[in-house]
This record gives sequence, structure tokens and C-alpha cells, in this order.
Amino acid sequence: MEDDWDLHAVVRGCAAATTNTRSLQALYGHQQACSSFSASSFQDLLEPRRNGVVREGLIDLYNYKPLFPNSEVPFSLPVSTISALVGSQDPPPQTQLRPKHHSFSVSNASKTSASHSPTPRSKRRKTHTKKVCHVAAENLSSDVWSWRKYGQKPIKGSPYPRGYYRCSTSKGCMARKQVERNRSDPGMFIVTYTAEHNHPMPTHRNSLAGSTRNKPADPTGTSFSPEVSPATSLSPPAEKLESSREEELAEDDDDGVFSVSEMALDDDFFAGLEDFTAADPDCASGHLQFPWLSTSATTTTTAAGG
DNA sequence: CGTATTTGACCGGCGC
DNA sequence: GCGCCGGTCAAATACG
Repeated sequence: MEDDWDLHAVVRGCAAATTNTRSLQALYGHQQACSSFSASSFQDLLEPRRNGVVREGLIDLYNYKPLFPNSEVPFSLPVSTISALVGSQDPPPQTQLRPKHHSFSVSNASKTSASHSPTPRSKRRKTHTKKVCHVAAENLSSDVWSWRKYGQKPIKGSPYPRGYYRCSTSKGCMARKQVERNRSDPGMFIVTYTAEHNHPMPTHRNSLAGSTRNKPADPTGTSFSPEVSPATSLSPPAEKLESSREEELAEDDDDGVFSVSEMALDDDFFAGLEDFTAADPDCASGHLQFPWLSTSATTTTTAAGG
């Protein structure tokens, strides 16, 4: 299973650099091999029990920094498209928004007990801060955060299940994300980030875990379906990232999550970005490592109030 | 032994 | 009010 061993690590390295950085692969590979994301988590997302094969164990996730808390982004963002949903303060006027609750009382508070407890767990429908982005499968990688999968559900209307992940970098962190394969574009993934990290970005990813179960794609032996050849995984051409991104930018329907213009980004979100760009003028100078900001965000900010 | 993943059940929102 | 569906929990299991 040499494919599995370090694929995610390698991909991380690639994505993290988006340029070449084989050395980074090595560097990252070491740490990442022993941290966070288990590629297997995405197996179902990639190949939802259709034939038991996996695109690659390495799809660990976008190297997109979800909700920048206060740190810098260590790499470029091959994110194709991003849209932000804010339910709490800027509900999209188009839809019949229900003036219900926007409490977002995270289950953290009540997770001590589920049903067998006097304190009912308050979850769901906490349309607080959501940020949706599309990521190409090959770009699903490097994420400085560590995520732990806590659930997976088949989604109505989608042949692919949705994976639920929670930040494991910090136990108290309520950042979560959902990963779902794009029905119209199986090569793309819809990633939804919810809540924000309440801790700085880890310098290295092994905060909690002493182990990472990067178990083989398929223990039965079928494992690994080279829909994406290891070679590709090992060397995702930067230009491809670009092209795929642009393509994604072109597509903006079907899932209905791309209507950035109708959504609004969280103030906090931009605040963090400002801070970030301020700290990294290089990024703010047009080298912007946020394709979704330099593009989608354009619309977003306009919509958000300009 | 500790942590991550898997998976079924539960709960609550939302549409009808 | 009922049923469907999505999101989360938690026990069981697997792995390092």
C-alpha cells in the first residue's frame, strides 16, 4: 500500500505549495503522516459504496483555511468557488426565510448527554456562519487543521454521502465542516465550513492525536481506484488548479450554493482577512492567495454592503 | 492505551 | 400535526 502511506502527505505538500516543493512533500509528509485527516474518511465521499473502491486515500481536504481566526494562511487556496452563508444576520432575501431561531447553541454545551439526560442537546439548524466552497478532488488536501469525522449521512438527491467533520486541533473548537461530493461534478467537492476555530492555527498537526488511522482504502484488497493516478496526486499541476478553479467559477448553479451575491460573509470573517492581508501585504497585493476572495468575494463584498 | 472512524439512533427543523 | 430529512451523539470497533 505504498499508495496510501503518504499520499495525503504528498498531496498536502503539493497543495500546500501549489508550485512544486517536492521538499515540502517530504517535510510535510512527516508531520502529516502522523496527524489529522484520515483519507479513509473520504472514501465514502469519493466512492459512496458503489464498488468499494476509493478514488484515493489521499483526499483529505481542501487546503483552504476555513475561518481564519487570526493566523496566516500557509498556502495558496486551490478552492474553486466559495460562497458564504450567514443565517444570523444576513439572510438571503430571496428565500422564504423563517424568522425562527439562530441560536447556534453548539452541542458542545450539551453533548454531555444526548437523550438520556435532562439537558436536551441543542443542535441543528443553527444557521450561524456557513461558508461554502467548491474544491477539486485533486485539490482536496492540505489543511493545517486537524479534522475528525463524527458522522456521515446520505443526502437526499445526492448519490454521494456527506461527511461531517469537527476540528480536532482543539477540543473546545467548534469549527466544523461538511464535505460532500458535487453531484453534477463528481470531481468537485462541496465543502461547508461552519463556526470558527477558537484557537490559532497549529504549527504542526498532531495536537491531540497520537495516531492517525490512515488505514488502507479497502482492507479487502480492492482498495485504491486510480481514478486519479498516484502520479497525478503526486504532482498536481498548478495550472490545472487554476483552470479547474476558473471552470468552477464559471459554473454556479445546480447546487445553488454559489450565489455568493445573495449571501453575505461574516464580518468577523473579513475582519480576520483584513488582519491577515495586513500582515501579509504580499497576499494582499494581488498575489492574493484567495481565489475565492479575489473573485467570488468581489461579488460577495458587493452584496455584503460594498 | 489513546485516538480516530464507523454506524445506527436520536432529535429537531422544516415543509406539507 | 405529521412525516421527511439533515445534523449530531455515542457506542462499538479499528489502528498506531
